[in-house]
Amino acid sequence: MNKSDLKMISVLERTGGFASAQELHQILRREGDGIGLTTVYRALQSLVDDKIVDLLRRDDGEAIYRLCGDGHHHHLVCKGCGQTVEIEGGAIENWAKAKAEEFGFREVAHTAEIFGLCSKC
Amino acid sequence: MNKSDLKMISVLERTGGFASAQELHQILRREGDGIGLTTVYRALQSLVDDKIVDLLRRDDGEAIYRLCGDGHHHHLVCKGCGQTVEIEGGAIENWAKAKAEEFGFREVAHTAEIFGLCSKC
DNA sequence: TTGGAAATGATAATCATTTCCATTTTCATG
DNA sequence: CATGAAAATGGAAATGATTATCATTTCCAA
Repeated sequence: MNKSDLKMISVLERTGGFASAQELHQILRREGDGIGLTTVYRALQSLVDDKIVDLLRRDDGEAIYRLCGDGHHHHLVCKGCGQTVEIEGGAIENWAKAKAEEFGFREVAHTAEIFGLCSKC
Repeated sequence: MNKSDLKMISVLERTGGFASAQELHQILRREGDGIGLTTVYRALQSLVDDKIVDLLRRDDGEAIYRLCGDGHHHHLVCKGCGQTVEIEGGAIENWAKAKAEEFGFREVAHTAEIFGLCSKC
């Protein structure tokens, strides 16, 4: 956990929703921070490794990052403004477990995201 | 639906699981087909638009394609051999709908995939 | 047969992400 | 304070998937 990591956490806190590495870099630059793109990628990677931020993918494959609460959970993401809500899996956890068992799969993980327009957009 | 589209459907049928555009291109080349990478991308895009193939993303963001049955469904994907099983959403459909409603989201879509090791791997 | 539209594929362009590497910062220790 | 090694940094180049361009070829209806 070094200075750059903390800087990234700070931007992610301020932006709230998901943002790509390039966007986060631009925001910091706009604020007068001379941080390099390389360092942004490095810091984000390190935070993902430490499970402090979540990594997922936009439709076009670009990686987007978000500061993340503890534990396993899913997201409700607004296509308009990017704002996200963390939600508990609940039913989906059981669904994934049951299906995996049904087909004899082991060591399973799952992803589930809901996309839509929030009430403001 | 042109000749290239049909060719892509044919490879996808033979490979069974998910494959990237680059992999599909290599397979065709190996079989003596002189098809260009550009055409492979174009055909896949067109098939995705027509909802004949499914597009999802590997961990690294690379797009992978799979021939797909009708209607809305999810996948159980083997991390070992890439083999996939289409599964009905069931519980997850309701879960997504309920959560979206709870937070006032409209026009929602969702993704859900289960990854694991199949009985053979 | 033929004229134009659609399809094709090589090449170049784009764009996110990684790699390389030289420089700077940090910091414990003498 | 000096200093030297390790970690951090950032610019530039490399990489790799995907897309855009464009000249050429194939198709097909009239």
